[in-house]
Amino acid sequence: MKNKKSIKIENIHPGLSVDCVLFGFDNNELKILLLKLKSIEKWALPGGFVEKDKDVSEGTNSVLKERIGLENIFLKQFYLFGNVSRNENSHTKLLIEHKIISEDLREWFQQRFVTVGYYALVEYSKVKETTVDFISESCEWHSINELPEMILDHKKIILKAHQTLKKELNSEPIGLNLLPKQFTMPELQALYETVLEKKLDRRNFSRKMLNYRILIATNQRRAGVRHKAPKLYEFDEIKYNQAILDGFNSVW
Amino acid sequence: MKNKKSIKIENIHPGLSVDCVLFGFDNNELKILLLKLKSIEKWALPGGFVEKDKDVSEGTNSVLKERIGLENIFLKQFYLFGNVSRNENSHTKLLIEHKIISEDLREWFQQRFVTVGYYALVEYSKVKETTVDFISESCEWHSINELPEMILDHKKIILKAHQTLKKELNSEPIGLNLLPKQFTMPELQALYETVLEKKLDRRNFSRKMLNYRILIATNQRRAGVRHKAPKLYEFDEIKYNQAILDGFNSVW
DNA sequence: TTATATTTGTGTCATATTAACACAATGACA
DNA sequence: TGTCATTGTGTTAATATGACACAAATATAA
Repeated sequence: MKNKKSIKIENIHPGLSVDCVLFGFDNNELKILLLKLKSIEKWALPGGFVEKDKDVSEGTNSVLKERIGLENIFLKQFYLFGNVSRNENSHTKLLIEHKIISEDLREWFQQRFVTVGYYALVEYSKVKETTVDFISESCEWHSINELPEMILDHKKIILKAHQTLKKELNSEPIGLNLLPKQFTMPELQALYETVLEKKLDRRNFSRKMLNYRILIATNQRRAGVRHKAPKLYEFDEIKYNQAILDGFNSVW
Repeated sequence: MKNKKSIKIENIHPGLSVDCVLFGFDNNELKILLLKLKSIEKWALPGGFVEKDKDVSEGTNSVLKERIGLENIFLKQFYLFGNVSRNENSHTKLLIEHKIISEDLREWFQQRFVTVGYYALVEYSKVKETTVDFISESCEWHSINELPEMILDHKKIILKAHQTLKKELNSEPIGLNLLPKQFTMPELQALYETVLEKKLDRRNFSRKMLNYRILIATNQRRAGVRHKAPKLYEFDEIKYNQAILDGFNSVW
């Protein structure tokens, strides 16, 4: 476990937090990294505060580095959650009762917060171990389809992140960042189907994907399956990024 | 001129502002409402602060209502500008020197701010008069192609708003909110060309638009032009909104 | 009154894309 | 050697797109 940093209130931007929806793709499911809180039977998104002399995006990068030990993760801001109603102090009260945070921080924790939502994409298998923060007792992946009870508006934040992912599937390098270096066409399709929450025709999907010219077919196959071994592909990163700039399928 | 409200610091969310890129469409140009500051030869986006007990979006609505006297304007949050480098106090210093804000507010104004960018769409002709805020001396429309010198990162904010508009042309009711109730096909095309910053083929544009089935052809024509009078159309709002939900041209 | 200049409305055609299908090939395992 | 699930590839009809051409309308000039 890492050293716990104590919060130095005077260096923190007031009333502002960041929350990070970290997506991984495993077992044909979208998974999200969540923290189990110490004082209550609820889970939370990994999040944190922003130092006064740091960019907001840096704050989010720090959160990711602390939780999963990885840097240079794909990260994108998607929304500022700024409704008054999202603030609710029952959790803070419990934290103080359980002496997880000290009484003199009560006022600071109970101020009204707005939070910046970021989504992050990581190759699931690269996350070897996770670490908790000072108010949490465990940190685990959860399927987006089976989310546990969550604090505040965190479920809403996840929903919005998923909607954003859907919208940006053709304008951000989502496949590139969620899949391992090599993958099969069915795996790529499964990712698309999971993000889009709908079934796609296998044959049309393959043709369309190949027509984008962003895939490199290796001459290897995924062995060990009890049926025809599928080809392994890699992304052509240069062409992928160019396609994103040009718009995969620009309407106009 | 409206009554100037004085800022009550204790009721304001600290370190948080909103800035609003209000788009209008006039003379085949995208125009943006800007404020000329009192103390320096620079312009600024209409903006403001968020009261502690108000949603962030309410803060932005208030800004719009105060500047143009209109409510229920289409409004969409598009980005939180949270870099440290965007903060710069030379302007605050001038405001204090010119006694536009009082010395005791110096510290509050010089704290590090993050700002939430909203874009708003309004039918240009509905804006009859504009009003300034307490640090500004005039409030005028400017073509997005001929922006004056602006404070802080406001030019960057406008650029990002325009990029967002481009992206969302097929997923937000942009035509509906920028054009008057009745408009001609060439006017609609001009709007698209302005937002997209590229020329479109007149005949293909018309066909494609009509195929969306979101237009109602009236049996009137725009008279007084020195050539063939173009048909007037209206949007079918129900179908327009449905098309947005379904995705005009969903790729997958 | 007629001609002119300009812009609108509509159509064509070749090509590309999409949706909905069918069937042969592969490879672990029984 | 046969079975079974899955992969790889192909066909076809319908639809959409991009690049064009030409006739109709209308204020203004001649």
